[in-house]
Amino acid sequence: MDQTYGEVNQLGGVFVNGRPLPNAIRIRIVELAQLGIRPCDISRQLRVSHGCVSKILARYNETGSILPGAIGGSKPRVTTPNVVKSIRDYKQGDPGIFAWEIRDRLLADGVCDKYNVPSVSSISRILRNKIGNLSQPVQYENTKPPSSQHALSYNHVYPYSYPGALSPTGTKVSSPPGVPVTPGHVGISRAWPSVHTVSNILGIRAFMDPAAIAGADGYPPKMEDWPGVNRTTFPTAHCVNGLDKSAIDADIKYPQASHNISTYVPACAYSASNQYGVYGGPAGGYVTPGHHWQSQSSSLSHAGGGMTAHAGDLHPAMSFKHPARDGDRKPPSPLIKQQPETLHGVH
DNA sequence: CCCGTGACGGTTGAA
DNA sequence: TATTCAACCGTCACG
Repeated sequence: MDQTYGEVNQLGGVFVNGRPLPNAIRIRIVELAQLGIRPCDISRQLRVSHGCVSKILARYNETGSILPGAIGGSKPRVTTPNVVKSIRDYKQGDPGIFAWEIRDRLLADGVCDKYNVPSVSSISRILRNKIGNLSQPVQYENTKPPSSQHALSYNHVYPYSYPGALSPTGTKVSSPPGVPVTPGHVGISRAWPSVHTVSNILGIRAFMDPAAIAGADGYPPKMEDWPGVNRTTFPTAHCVNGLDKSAIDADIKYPQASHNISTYVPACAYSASNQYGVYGGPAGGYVTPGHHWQSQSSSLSHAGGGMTAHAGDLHPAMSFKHPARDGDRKPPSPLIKQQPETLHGVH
């Protein structure tokens, strides 16, 4: 747990158990698929298990989003302020009331329906934690202002106060060109606040180079946090390749972890604090420190480094596949060779 | 050989 | 503060 080292899958790809693949790879998977490359080839090329490729593509086809689902957390709260208030009222009206009785009353009074009525244990907890001994004025709203919000945000695009910090260079975020950040939209704010293009993104991290991916990508701390991206269903239709390039890269820039990573990722030096060094596991000695993952502020500027590769890297891989999605069928090898030596040691 | 699927071991975060 | 629990993850193996 501590140092979440990446692990290496059967294909030689690096992954972190329990964590989503980097956004860039997800995008890449979709993009390749849209170029007509078959899942099995994508799998080999990106070194991501076919099961994963299959899943991501399936999700994409279904939802239009490449993003992973919201990890962690709980289901939407049933103990809304209103419910708590009712419970409090019941309790005040009859201090000796049992939790199950409260539950029944909540249902009877229509405060809740059978689907969202709190469990008896929840009610007990509420009585204990939020209402305490009635003598206290307990004002739910006051006591936990934040939680009520969170409740909403569960499915919501994590209200992310745009970390202006992350886009120091003024790399938009704050005002995506024409991309309204659909503020209050639940679930899906389909805005990808960024001007960067996918190719950009993709280009950034040499995909062919796991090491790059590893270090470079750093792990966006939590995809769920990617502001605009989150669960976004991005309009597959309107963009090139179905990817709304304009925004995608939002992700790579959000890692709060970024600052950790940005310095680069000392693979081992990783401390729990930056949960996501991950992709720079020891596995192959990747994590080329040099990859200060783009904290776009700097990286963009000297994009020359590797970022600029505008889609450049893509080509090698796809170029030969793309043209003839049929004919190209087999060259498993060519793809493979592209592997950077760096990986060799791995296995 | 390809690919969908489910078990598995893992992480996350609200309660 | 620590624990619980249900959500999701990607890999792997099977069919």
